[in-house]
Amino acid sequence: MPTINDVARRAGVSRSTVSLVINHSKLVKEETRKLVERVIEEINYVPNSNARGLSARVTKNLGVIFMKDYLPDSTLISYDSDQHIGLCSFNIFNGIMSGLAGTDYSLITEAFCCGGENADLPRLVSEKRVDGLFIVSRPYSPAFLSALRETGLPFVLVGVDCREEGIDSIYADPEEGILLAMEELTRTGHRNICLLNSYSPPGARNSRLIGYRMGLELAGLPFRENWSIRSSANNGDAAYQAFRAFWEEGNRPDAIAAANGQSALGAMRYLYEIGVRVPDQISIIAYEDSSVCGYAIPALTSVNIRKEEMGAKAAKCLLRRIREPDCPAESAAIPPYMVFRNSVLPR
Amino acid sequence: MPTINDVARRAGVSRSTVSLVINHSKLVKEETRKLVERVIEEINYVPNSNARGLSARVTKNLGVIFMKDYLPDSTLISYDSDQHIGLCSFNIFNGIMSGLAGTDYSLITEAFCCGGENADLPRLVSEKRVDGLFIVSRPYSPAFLSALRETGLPFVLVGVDCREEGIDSIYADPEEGILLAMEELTRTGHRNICLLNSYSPPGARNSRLIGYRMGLELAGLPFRENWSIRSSANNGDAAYQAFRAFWEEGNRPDAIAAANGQSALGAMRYLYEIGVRVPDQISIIAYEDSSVCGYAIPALTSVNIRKEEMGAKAAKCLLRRIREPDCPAESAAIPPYMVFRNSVLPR
DNA sequence: CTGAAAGCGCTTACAG
DNA sequence: CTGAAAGCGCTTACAG
Repeated sequence: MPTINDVARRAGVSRSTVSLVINHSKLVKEETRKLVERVIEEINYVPNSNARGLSARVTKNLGVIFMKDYLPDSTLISYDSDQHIGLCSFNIFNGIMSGLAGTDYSLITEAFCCGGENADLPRLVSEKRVDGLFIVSRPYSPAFLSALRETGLPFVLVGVDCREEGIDSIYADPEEGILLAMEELTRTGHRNICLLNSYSPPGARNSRLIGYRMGLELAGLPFRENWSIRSSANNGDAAYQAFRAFWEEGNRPDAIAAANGQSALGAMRYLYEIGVRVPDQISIIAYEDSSVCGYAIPALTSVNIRKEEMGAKAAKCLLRRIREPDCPAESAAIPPYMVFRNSVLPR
Repeated sequence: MPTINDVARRAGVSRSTVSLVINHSKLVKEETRKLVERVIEEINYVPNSNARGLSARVTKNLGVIFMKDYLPDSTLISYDSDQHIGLCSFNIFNGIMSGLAGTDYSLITEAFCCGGENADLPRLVSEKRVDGLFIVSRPYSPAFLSALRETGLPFVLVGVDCREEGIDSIYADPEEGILLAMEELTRTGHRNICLLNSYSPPGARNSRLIGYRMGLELAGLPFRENWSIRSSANNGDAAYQAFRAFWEEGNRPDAIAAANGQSALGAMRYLYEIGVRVPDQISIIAYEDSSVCGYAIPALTSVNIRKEEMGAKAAKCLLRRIREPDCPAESAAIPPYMVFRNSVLPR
């Protein structure tokens, strides 16, 4: 494998000059640059990233931290439970990758769990393997966040419900998304809409509730406490149980705003069992638009929260933070949009 | 940030000794080792991975190469089409992560596309960022594979249909999986079973066909050419169209063996539209058991191909290859198993 | 605009 | 079992 010395020798310049060329410095004469680039091409030289990292303190690696609580035990995923969280992270991850395409950064991943007040740092940061970090989704503790800030390493929070003051964060706003669903449902003539909320960090859960209430208010519809249904876990079964209990109390909604596709499908399974047809007798809109929504029968009309765009935007954001360490923190909610499928019928 | 020098000074030993301790060498006296370890703990020393990599030619990074054709344009995923591929990779990826937990390896990812005869190598390898590589899923070209072998970098192939002679490969055998589905369907009294094949590399497609034929044969059932349905793309819509065409030709299967959950759902949507009930009138088993299977209504009985175990096993395999570069190549098919849900009814 | 020199933080023979 | 020395392949002031 050729080194910078080989290039220098062959091009008849010094190592320093080659280095400047590699790093796109303006200090090199056009002619020299071309010469060096030709030699690099010829002998197929690629800079050794370790050497580069050692002397320049730059790794050209960016880290993605998947918060561990969000990956079920031993990071394995079970299909019938909250797979969607891993999935959600994966969509964001894909977005980050695409946002980084064309740059010379690679992505290192680490599953990490910050245990309460203990302020351990991910290995990626203590070993200096990265120039910056994406923190994907909750849960991160305040202690973790401040320990991270102290290192001076640039980082950005990205995911559902991870808005944070004074820190770069790119996120989806559940309030806005649920409100969008409510507007669509009320616009299409629904008057008895329940919220099927999921088990998730209080922040997101509460945001959904706010969006729900706002949607009711805007349409002049009354808010009923028990029409905001809370399932006890983040999966289809829990949603099934919660919705069933709600239904058996005698409540008869004409529409459901669900916290995600999994919850929606839990409710749909119950409706299927008791012979209530979607969308003929009851409409459903799912927030988040996870992959199951398009495959449901009928396909679920959903509020898509653009997870890929979220990741891509986070990539741009981190890149900028690295370039301009002192630019003001960016806190951006990615606006959701409706995906019209077949689970809503105007009344 | 403390360096190895700080540790050496404080412990009153030489740098070399500290280095030996860090690398778990047996050459250090027990007493010295303890002393050094205490100091490391005290001053919170973490070896700089770049320095280590530079001198030892070891990065403690492993690469995951996602073959690019398998990630739809610009690596973004569209929900209604072949999301499942990215998903499948993600499940494997999760398995790899868990298989690496507890080791001191990190994982770097790169989306890569090997263009035909051109034998470019992923940046991760040319820049020497990794000690080994996971090649996740097809398609890789023979040229790519041989270029990779020439580098001497340890690597393992992992995924659906990536068995290869003389190369470490951990994979699922579609033949075995479809056969399992066929056995279950014939065992439960089905006599008219069609195969809903998906659009995928010929290898996998053909394997499924072989498993299908073998299943028929074992049950003494005739093989009918046109009962092996081939959809034109790897998504639910294509499966819908293909199954519909099959049905409209007048064919009336009592069961479907589907290449994956997406295909199964495509067929189910058509059946739903024409009022044929699953599983009352027709049974379905989906191969692969992707995340949609558990959420389908009725939930799909599926052949799970253990993607996570596949990833974990690949991790062990690569680790071993790095330890023992000359051990014989391992080629392991991960045995599938049935997940019983609600889409099969005995006849 | 270019080159000589020092240094980044480790590992690895080698000598003792 | 331990230490002194050289070296891994780059970058970065600094001098010219």
